[in-house]
Amino acid sequence: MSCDPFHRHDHAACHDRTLAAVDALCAERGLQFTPTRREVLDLLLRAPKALGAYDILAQLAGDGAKAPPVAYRALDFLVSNGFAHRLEKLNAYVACAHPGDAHLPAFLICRACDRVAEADAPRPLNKAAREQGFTIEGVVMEAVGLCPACADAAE
Amino acid sequence: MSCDPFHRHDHAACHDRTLAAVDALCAERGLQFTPTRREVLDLLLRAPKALGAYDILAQLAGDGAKAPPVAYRALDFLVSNGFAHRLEKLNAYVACAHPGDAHLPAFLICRACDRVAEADAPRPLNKAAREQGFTIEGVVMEAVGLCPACADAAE
DNA sequence: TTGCGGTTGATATGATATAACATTGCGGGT
DNA sequence: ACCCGCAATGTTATATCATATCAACCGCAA
Repeated sequence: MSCDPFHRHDHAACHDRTLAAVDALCAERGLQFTPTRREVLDLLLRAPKALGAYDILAQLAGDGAKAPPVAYRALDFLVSNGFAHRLEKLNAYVACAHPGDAHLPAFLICRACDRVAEADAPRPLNKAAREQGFTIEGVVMEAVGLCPACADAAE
Repeated sequence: MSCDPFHRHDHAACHDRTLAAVDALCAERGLQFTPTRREVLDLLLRAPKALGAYDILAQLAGDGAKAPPVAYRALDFLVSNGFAHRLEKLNAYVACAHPGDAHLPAFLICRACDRVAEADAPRPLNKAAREQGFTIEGVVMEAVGLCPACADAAE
């Protein structure tokens, strides 16, 4: 079901399934899944790793050079609707592995191959926040390390 | 013991205690706690919120204008020795609340007043990482929300 | 003295992100 | 058909964050 970039799998299927899911969600919610937005999500899904806004911009250039806001606006749309996530540690973006599912995203980032896996995680800060009277609205959880393949290669 | 920026406390004591602790740790470890490095930590400790590298640079300017690498080098020293932390979500830095203690830092960031508290957190990604064969080397955990005072004010 | 490692100073540039404003295209009301 | 409003897009300029590079300095030990 879920896409695990650290292991071999039929990624074309993940790509197609996710795009179809986002198509359906946008139709359902009355969101405009415009060509630029679709193309950006497509690029994120095809890339083996997280893409920076300017990487995306460069790949959109087939249609002629675009200015930075083009990429940032499409990314804002995708992120704010839960179709993509921003990685704060990398200043980069990945397609969401479970669009439509409510989830608290967490990420495993391989520092060697730059691949990123989206993981399920508990809500570890709830206790600390409660003790301090802090109201949590959003959480960033990103682990950096080595994926299985790169750890093997490093031995 | 610990410094809680969301509540009234004698922060001058936190400031002095932390600087003294870092002095001692540097002596013990043979690290050069030079005037610039000390001044940057001092600024971080005095500030009510996280400071960007250029904020620090501007405040160092008493000694005459400095170039960006001056701030980044001092911050690298402080962060890599555990005397300060970088907040990925803000591209900014805070003094460590427990220098010398081994700890996995997590942060509560108030989006209204920009104050930041350092919290203790469990290691929520260990299970997910183990399942994927991923080796964790470092973790970013940052929660954004409202501190008690700002939540009260917002009602 | 000489050389070495670590720190600092300074210039330039690279990388990421947003402000501000003009323009287009589309649906609804008249 | 016309106008209007709204969302999306295009474009220029600029703000913000970060690093590469090389020169100068300083304490220290061979």
